[in-house]
Amino acid sequence: MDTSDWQIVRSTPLFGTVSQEVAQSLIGSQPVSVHRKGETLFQQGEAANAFFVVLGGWVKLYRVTPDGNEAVVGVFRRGETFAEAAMFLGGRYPVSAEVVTDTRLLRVDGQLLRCRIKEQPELALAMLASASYHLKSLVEQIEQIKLLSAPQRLADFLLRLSSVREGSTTIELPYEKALIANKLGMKPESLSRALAKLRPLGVSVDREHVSIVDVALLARFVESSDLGEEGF
Amino acid sequence: MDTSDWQIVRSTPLFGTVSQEVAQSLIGSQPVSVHRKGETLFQQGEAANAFFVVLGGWVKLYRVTPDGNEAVVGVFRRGETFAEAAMFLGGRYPVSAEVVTDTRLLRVDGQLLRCRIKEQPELALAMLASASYHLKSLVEQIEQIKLLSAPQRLADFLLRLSSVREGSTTIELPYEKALIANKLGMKPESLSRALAKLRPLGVSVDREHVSIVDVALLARFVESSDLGEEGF
DNA sequence: CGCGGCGTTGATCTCTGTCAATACTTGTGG
DNA sequence: CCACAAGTATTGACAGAGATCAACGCCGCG
Repeated sequence: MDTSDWQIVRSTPLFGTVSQEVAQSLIGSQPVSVHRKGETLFQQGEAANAFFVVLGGWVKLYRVTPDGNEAVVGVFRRGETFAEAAMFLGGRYPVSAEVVTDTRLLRVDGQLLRCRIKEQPELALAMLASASYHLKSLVEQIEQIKLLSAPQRLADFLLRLSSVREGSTTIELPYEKALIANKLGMKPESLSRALAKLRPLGVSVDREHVSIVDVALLARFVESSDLGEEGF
Repeated sequence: MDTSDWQIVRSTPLFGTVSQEVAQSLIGSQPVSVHRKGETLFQQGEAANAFFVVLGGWVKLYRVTPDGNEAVVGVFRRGETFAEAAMFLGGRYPVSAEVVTDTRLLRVDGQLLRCRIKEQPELALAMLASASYHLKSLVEQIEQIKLLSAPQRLADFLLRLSSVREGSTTIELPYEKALIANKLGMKPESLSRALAKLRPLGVSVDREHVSIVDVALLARFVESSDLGEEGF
């Protein structure tokens, strides 16, 4: 793990607020693990004895139903942690995790974490902050699925990917469209059509490159329930 | 707060595992608060300086969009705690809370909680367990909305309300159908029609009384994706 | 008795899923 | 270098689920 990796670790809500020593003691000795696209990290129901920090690449968390359908409940990127909370739930992962691009991860041992928490109250607070952050993300996701149409959810997704708040910008879709569709709670075909519906609003797509003419306009489209009564 | 209230408190994942003294020190002196149906406890964006234990009645957590639409993200009952995690998120509630039936609550001070956590690592672990539990609930809710049809979600809701695992049973709908509909991510009209579709599967409704002929049959209906090819 | 909130029912419409056909991209081996 | 296969994305036709709009019935309450 080099210094840029260390910076990433320190940028997470979890390791950003704890002392250098505590962070070191948890992850200092761990090697960085490299995974190829498609690898499964763990499966729903398995014993949860570690959580992860993403140093680079993308990881999806998903649930599968008895009949084989799959619901993506989160996609994580560099600077994010996942599955921290699983270790306090009877020690079983409630979701499965799969690497969706080549990825570099840091594995943090669960047993070690539990020990450190008992010694270091500040770490407990950091864990709680991190869990709360995830809680909030899930609440927002539920709100989205329940209240927004497919094009609106897509627009919101694009806006979150962009750092710009107004004017025009260009972004790259970070992973396959089928996965984006699943994360947004729709089928790939619907994603295509949703993209088409955003075209009149200044969104153009070429492969994984997306350009947005007016970010604020798109944001307004997400907010309001009038689904595009413009002159199209 | 009488002894039966205390039993309820000790039945929560949060206060069930910590020592008597720690639990006492957090809630011992607090009076029970009584709320009438319709009262708002707090609103999305407000400073979060307390969380709650439900002693009796029902409380809904929801988000409202700029244009006034509302998405229920959780409904809590006796023996459940809510908003514990909010106090570790920059001190703002990410949702609004409203009492949906006459309700008895215990208010737990956030500042006090933070202090106790630093002193009592076991409390931190209990908080984490509680947060993880909520996390898992939300993940399951997302899975449901994404993968199940309206009648299936309703059937699942009924099954969770019932304590029975097989055979027949009768249950009471705990709150208004409009709220049930919102929690399940549908409109009241759709809830009516979903109930109608469950009729051939042995579900009959009269006012708020629901009787289920064969719980296992209903469970099978939720699991499988064949949406009722029976002889109806 | 009449009013208002809640729930149901019906007709219609819109969105999204499904199924199928067609590019397009990528990688492989001849 | 090209042909081909496999995976991925788009497009079209169609069907079904659920939303919407409107009307009506039911019950509790003043």
